[in-house]
Amino acid sequence: MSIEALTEADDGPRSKRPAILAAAVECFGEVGYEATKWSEVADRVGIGQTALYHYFESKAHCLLTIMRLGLRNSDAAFREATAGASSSSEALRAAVEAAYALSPQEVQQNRILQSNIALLANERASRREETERQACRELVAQVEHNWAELLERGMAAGEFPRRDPQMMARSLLGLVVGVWRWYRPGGPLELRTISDFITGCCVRMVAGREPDAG
Amino acid sequence: MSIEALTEADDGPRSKRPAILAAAVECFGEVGYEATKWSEVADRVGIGQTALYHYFESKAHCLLTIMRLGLRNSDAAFREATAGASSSSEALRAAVEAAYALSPQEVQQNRILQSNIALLANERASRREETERQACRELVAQVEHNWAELLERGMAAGEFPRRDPQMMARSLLGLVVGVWRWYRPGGPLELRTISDFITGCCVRMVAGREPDAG
DNA sequence: CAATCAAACTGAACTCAGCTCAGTTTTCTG
DNA sequence: CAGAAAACTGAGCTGAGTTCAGTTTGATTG
Repeated sequence: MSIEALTEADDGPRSKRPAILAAAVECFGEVGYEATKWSEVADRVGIGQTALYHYFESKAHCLLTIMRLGLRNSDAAFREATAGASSSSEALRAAVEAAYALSPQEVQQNRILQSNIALLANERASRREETERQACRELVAQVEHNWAELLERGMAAGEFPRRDPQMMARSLLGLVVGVWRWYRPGGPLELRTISDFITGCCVRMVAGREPDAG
Repeated sequence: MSIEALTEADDGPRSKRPAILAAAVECFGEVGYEATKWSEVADRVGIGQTALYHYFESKAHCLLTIMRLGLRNSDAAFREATAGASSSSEALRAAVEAAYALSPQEVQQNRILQSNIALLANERASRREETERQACRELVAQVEHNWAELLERGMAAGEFPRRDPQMMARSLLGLVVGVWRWYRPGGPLELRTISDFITGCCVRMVAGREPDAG
């Protein structure tokens, strides 16, 4: 499963692309993108530094690819999780739980995505990097749209009070992905515990009525 | 006010330290830390590149200083805002509102803090950088503690249902600071609108009861 | 008003991670 | 086996970040 999350259709059988991505996820996740030496990634895969450039135009291109694949997986996981839900509340719970049903490697991938999300703001100089960046931006918009649509349905059905769906979607996402800033696999808290806690927070945020002030 | 947020006691009258910090906040905020050329900061201040090293040991040292001052301001703002609150609900609202009562420059500073928070995870090689990093970590812990303490008081007073205060504090913070990932000054949404929206989310999250499932 | 000293600053040169280039080896295909 | 494409390599280039060995500025003091 650890390789699947980093594989694409156009990777041939001899391709070391998934292995490079896996090594890069390890490095970027452990010490951060900037602090990672590109040559360290090459060493872990067992190839020369220059061989990396057969697969990626640059270190940044590799990072953007990791981010895109992470977003692709998040998008797919959301759809799969919410497909069979009979109500919007149920779909909401399923969506949040799906966001935390990840392998340690996928957790790293999400942390990397979260840590380097600012990279998507500004245009890239090279074409392939810019292509990946655009793909990431579209996927971010898609993921936001998925959540907003879920909320809109729930509001239309009267399950959730009417509130701005886009802002609510962004807030939910902020809450859900914010966990990757502090969660570490093997830490004191189980991912399952966090998942349950955040699910509760999301449900109250979305479905809850304002309690009386004071 | 734009300079105050970046000034410290030990800056002499001739010191260009605050000016360098202000220029760095602009650059790091606009194009990101990594994409910013250190020499560009020197140009904006109107000094040679090497003069920067009279004030900062490195580009990273400058970034860590910006982050520390941002955290210091957040901590101070929280205390000031919640000092006069007569109830925990009121304190909660005041704390969230204070988190968004910022000048455009301080918004940038918070975005930078948020974007580069991962930098605080790993040890730094040089002493001065490591000192700043430790200070940042302590301030992060302090800010988390501020929120957790507010929640504990509210739970003890029966204003909020009992839930893990630390996890709740982290969730609130994730929700509040997550806004800096997408908010841009001069964008379609007013900061005031966002502040009100997030305040409502926080109150429901903390004070709300679980609604019936389905 | 020099003499002094620290703070502020500079141009030239160094470092090293990211990257290019020109060419070699390996594997697949007809 | 011939040819092509994919996979790879060592040597060297590049430029942002940094160091070094001084010079200038300006406040202070006898």
